Amino acid sequence: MSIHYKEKVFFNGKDLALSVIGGRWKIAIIWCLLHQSPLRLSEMQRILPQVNQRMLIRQLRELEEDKVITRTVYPVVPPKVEYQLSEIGLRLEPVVTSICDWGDDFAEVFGEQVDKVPIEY
Amino acid sequence: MSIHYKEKVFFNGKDLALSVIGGRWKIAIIWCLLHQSPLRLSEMQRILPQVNQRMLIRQLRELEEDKVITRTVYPVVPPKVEYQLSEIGLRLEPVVTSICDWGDDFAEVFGEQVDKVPIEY
DNA sequence: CGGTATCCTTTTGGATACTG
DNA sequence: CAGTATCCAAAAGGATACCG
Repeated sequence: MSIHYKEKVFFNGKDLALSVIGGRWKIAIIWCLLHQSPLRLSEMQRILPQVNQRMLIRQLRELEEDKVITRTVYPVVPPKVEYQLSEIGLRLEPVVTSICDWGDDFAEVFGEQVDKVPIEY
Repeated sequence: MSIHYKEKVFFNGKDLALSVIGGRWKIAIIWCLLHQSPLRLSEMQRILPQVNQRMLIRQLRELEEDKVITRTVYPVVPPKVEYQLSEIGLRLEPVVTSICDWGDDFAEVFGEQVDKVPIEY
């Protein structure tokens, strides 16, 4: 079995999935859009201050290219662009949730937590 | 709420999780060890031929450092080293499974599959 | 507001040689 | 067998300035 996608060959779904969502900030972007949608670029920048604008835009473009998100441009001044998850993008919810859950587990075991307050999302 | 781990600060479990398992080949390594354990380096190289030895060892070392896997050295000649998932590492099963599932979904929607044979793991 | 362009650093990858 | 060392190329990531 081999899957052909964008001139590349993958031998299983996992490898294909990682090539699509494996980018440095993609899970963070998808997490954002699962919690609030649609989102404008500037709003996303406020939610993800650790990502610089150029990288954020690059990763958004790649996700759009792979049809995980949609990008809607409104022809107004000043410009307005909205990002949303596509149907296949929405199906990433279990991936993001399981990563969050595991991270919380990991933090409980190994992290030194400073403030003993429940995690907010 | 902030989590301190290895001199770094994370604001939620997801970011911490991504810093631990976000490496280029880490999910692939964990997937291997979920399906067969323990594994020796040479066996893993056979299962993951797309990863070169230097990168494989690097990522294994990082996972060991983060206590996601264990590395057991047997004092024999020739050397024998076995890798296994730790307790917290085993808990990554839902993450890996959800990624595989999503990848299969994605492939079904967008991939051009050449051989119509069920995916084997 | 939502981008590009430019320049720079870090990470990843590949080949090859060597070691206990 | 399970690595380490070295060198080098390519890709990903990042800071900053500028633009319609």
